Amino acid sequence: MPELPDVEVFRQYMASTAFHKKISAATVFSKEMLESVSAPQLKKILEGQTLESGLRHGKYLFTETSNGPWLVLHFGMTGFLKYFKDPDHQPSHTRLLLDFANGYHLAYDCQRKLGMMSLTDAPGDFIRKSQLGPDALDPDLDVDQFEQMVKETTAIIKSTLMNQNRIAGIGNIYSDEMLFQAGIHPGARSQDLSKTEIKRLYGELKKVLQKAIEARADPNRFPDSFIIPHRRTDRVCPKCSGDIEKAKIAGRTAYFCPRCQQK
DNA sequence: ACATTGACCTGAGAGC
DNA sequence: TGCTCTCAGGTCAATG
Repeated sequence: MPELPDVEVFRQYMASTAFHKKISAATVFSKEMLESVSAPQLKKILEGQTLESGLRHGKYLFTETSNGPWLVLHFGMTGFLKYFKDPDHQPSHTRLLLDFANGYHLAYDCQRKLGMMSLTDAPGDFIRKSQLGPDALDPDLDVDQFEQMVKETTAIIKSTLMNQNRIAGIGNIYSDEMLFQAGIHPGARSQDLSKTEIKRLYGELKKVLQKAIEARADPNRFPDSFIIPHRRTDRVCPKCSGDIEKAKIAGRTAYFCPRCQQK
């Protein structure tokens, strides 16, 4: 699930539930998901402290502790956060659990363990080391920069959008959506796109991500014009009512409308 | 430089 | 009901 909009919703969720509350205990359930930090180290950093602020870059969530270091979370394909009181409500694949002095808990759940947990002194360092491109919603990422990025690669456009080293935050689902909105075939060569198409794609990229966040990244709340909710259900294009096609593109399952998105 | 494939994990849903 | 098979919204490494 977790692409940029989802992680942004997690950030907001964490801010409104778990910030400024004293952590009485921190438990790591899946040590193998830790990166460059041990369970005792992480525990030591977190316990007795509070979570003070959050920052998202691409699909990564950074949370500042009152101790100084930042907790880093990546959600893989199946990660999410849950704040709860009753221990019975703890999600079944909790990998990190924070107990707060107020009796509530925050769980980081990641069923398939494709995410990761880490610690960093500065998110900027982490972002640099991971070689992440600019966040897709960064206002500093302007249309000219985007155009240049698209033009300098021969890769397939869907692959370019999903490449975290170029732009951070876009995955399989949302790349499909912005390409659909822009009327561009997911298998088109980046280099072959016209200036007009690139500009349109840039506009839709921003719009799609923003609208998804407004809809709390919940497909049930997405505008009717979005293709995402049609991936599983009717497979009918919301624009032309034609059949939606499914194909392996850039190694992933892409859904698109062959009529609205011609090569 | 890029595409493709498989691996990492685990479970949901489809099909029988 | 229960079994097996396929697939899943992410990323990395190996290979061509």
